[in-house]
Amino acid sequence: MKRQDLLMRYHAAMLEELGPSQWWPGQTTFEIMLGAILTQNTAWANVEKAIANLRQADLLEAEALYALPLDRLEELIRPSGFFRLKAQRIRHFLDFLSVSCAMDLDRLRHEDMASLRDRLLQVQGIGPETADSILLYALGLPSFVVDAYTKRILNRHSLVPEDIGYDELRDFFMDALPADAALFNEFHALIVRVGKAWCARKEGKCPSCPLSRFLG
DNA sequence: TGCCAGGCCGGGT
DNA sequence: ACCCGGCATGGC
Repeated sequence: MKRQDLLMRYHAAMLEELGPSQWWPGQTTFEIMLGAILTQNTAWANVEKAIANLRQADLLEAEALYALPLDRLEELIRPSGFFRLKAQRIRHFLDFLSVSCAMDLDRLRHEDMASLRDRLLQVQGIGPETADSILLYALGLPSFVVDAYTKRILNRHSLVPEDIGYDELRDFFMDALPADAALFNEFHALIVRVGKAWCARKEGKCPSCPLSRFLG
């Protein structure tokens, strides 16, 4: 079977099982960008507490947050874990926004995606998954997001080797699928939902995974 | 209790 | 080019 057909079958099977996702949780471009950093190796419920603190302080806006002292930022995002690290990463990202678009985030949507991704990856604390989450979920650009669940699920279906790297796995999708931000958005969201529900353990198999049922 | 969470960095081989 | 410890809180 062609890889595109196989992947579209996966997408259809997950959509049938779970329904559409309406990702990412977050109302504004900037809130989604912050969430992408705050959720690094962290449960989303903890991220929500941090974002609630920022919202209460009326700091979910780039210029306002940039004016906040680092120690205040640390305290507000403490519930999200790794809070000293993440406060620094947010500052570095705000430096980037200040230089690259003067906090006018919508300007980023019109840049060349590949070069914007390269520049995001140069920011300390922004790795490939965070960069792709910002591009896709905050800016609506067609950059496929892969994560630990993506690798785990595809590996358990013997579609990719266990030691596949991030960019290889991203290319596995992007070389086969049309560059469609809505498709990429829903596809990654469904993978995370399937992963949480049926493939949560790092070791072992997940025989009750609905993909097995749909795909035989 | 231990394991896990929508990673990334820096230092050591 | 890999490998690994560190980073921290909260839920189950």
